[in-house]
Amino acid sequence: MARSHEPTLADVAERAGVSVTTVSRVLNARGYLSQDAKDRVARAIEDLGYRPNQVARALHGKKTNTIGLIIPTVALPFFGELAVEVENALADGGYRILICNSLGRADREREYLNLLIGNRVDGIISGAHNEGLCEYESIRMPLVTIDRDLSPTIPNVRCDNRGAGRMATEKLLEAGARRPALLTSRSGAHNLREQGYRDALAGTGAEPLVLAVPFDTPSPLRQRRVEEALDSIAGRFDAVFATDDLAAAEVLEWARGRGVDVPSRLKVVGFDGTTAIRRALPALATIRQPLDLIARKAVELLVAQIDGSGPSPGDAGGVPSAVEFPVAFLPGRTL
Amino acid sequence: MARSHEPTLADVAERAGVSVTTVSRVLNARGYLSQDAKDRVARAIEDLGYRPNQVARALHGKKTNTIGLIIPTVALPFFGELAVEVENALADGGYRILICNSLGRADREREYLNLLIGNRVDGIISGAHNEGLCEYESIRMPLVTIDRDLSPTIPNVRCDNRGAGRMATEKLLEAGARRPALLTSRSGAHNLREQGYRDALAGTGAEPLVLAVPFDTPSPLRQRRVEEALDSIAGRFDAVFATDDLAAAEVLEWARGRGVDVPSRLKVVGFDGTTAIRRALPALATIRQPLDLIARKAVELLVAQIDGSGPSPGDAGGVPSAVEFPVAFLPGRTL
DNA sequence: CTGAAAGCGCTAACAG
DNA sequence: CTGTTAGCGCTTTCAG
Repeated sequence: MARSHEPTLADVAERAGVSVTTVSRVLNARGYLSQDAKDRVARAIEDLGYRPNQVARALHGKKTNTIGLIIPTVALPFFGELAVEVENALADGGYRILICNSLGRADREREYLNLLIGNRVDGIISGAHNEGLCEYESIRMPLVTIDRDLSPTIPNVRCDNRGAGRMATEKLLEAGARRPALLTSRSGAHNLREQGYRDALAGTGAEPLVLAVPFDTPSPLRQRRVEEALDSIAGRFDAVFATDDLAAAEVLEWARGRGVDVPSRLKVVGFDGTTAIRRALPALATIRQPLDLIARKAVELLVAQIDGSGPSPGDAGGVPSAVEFPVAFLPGRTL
Repeated sequence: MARSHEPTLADVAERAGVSVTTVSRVLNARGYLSQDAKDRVARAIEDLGYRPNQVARALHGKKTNTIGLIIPTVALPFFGELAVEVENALADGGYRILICNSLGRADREREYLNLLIGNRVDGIISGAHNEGLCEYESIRMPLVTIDRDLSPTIPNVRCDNRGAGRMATEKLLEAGARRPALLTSRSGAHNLREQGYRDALAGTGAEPLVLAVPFDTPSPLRQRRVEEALDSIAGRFDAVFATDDLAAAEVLEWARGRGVDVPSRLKVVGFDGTTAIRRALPALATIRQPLDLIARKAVELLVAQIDGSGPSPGDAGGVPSAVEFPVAFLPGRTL
């Protein structure tokens, strides 16, 4: 392939007739330099089209200016938009991002964790969903999670899931629904949106109807699963709060297939409110997560850890373990 | 932060009572090792929780096993899914991916290009859309583009855009449309989907109606632009071929607002057929790009360049400069 | 103001 | 079979 080497510091030094030290100095604007030296080095860099080797720089400096982001998959608009927001927030601090799609598989997440550590990233933001990855316990590295409780000592940033679940359910009730069902990914005590749904139902006399279809069910299967779930409670609900917008879309498709009119006979509210799904389905009423704020805060907490100006994981005290942001209701024609 | 260093090769060597060479050897399974040595090293690695420093490894080996992917933004499902497909294809070869969102801005793309080169990635796959970035000319590095003609010497992988444009338009005609309009991002000779549209119209007596709204128009504005465009040709069209699904969704929203029934009075066909949008809008008829094949082929061509078993950019001959894959029509209720 | 030299952690000759 | 010894490209004392 006869590719000539990229030029190195030494090449620049030689061409400029100075030492590598001097070149390094002008590159990093450190110490006093004669104008003459600066000029000659600048010219040599220009002539050679020199670009510092960040790999070498990182090896020495013990800082890669890279952080890892672990999420299920950027193929889902929610995580795609989250990734872009994180990237933007990071850019201000001079960091870049290594995006890792765990695809909801624990082995893949573990693999990526090792990759990130091996590559000596300066910190990790984890928004993946695999339970019980003990690896995180032993990670001695700046770490922040998004919408995921790993451990009380690891800062977590998220929207006010419980309040949001309550809000979504209340919107359905206000619109006239009497028996709203919940369609979520996994039911349980850890599911705060479900808690909010139950909160809102308490005192209305309505019985909670919780349907669970894993969010990473392969696509052709998912629609069927959702339809089975809805059919199984047929006649016992007149509204659905789906904990993500794509699931809400599946509910709409079910209704169309069954000839159930929305919103007169069925009201639907989704969750996330991503720009992409909003464009695809502007009719869908939903709860919007403030992704920009969440990303910005997660980055802020992470950078504080990296700079040592914030608590590291394992540290008690200091930053509260969870930061929550309020959500916004986006009206639509589905309720 | 009082974090003691991550353990190094030397630490492992000391603990195992062997030399660093030996440790390096067992790590890379190179040369002959006594079983005893292997065992002791393995134990030491285990005890210390040692993870090889990939940065150092890359510095020496002149290979980072990382490739850069430049795209507009993973916030759009099409590029999000493309990124995941590329990542999967790459994983088989032991490569990882650095995803760069250019956000459609030339400055950002240039910046990322420098970043990738500075980080000494082994190659670049570019699927961004900025015109006239002269930087690419001077890049002496394995490079493949996706759906983008940079130069005849740089391999390009894409779907059969022209055939696909023709197919989409023909589907509209077959469904009974007489005057299909085209809604695209940028009109011009380079727009092969537009060519296909014109091909299909030739001989039908229908006059081409081409509407252009840039795909990266900020979201709230876009819907308005699309509506203005459609209003401007009101009464002169009875179908729309939109060159991406999100644009098609905007057409549907326009129709709903104007009280135009789909598909009886207006037929619509989109483009891309991503899983996410398919889930959100299963009713939309569209043309599906074989993202998996495209990604796999792009990676194959890139890896061939990296391994030196394929032509480098600038090389004439060898691999044809463009590889095209056929698309598939996905039926829906919008036509 | 500038340069020589010692590493950062790892790999690869080149001897034993 | 194993250890010694150079570097990879860059930053950073420490002396001029």
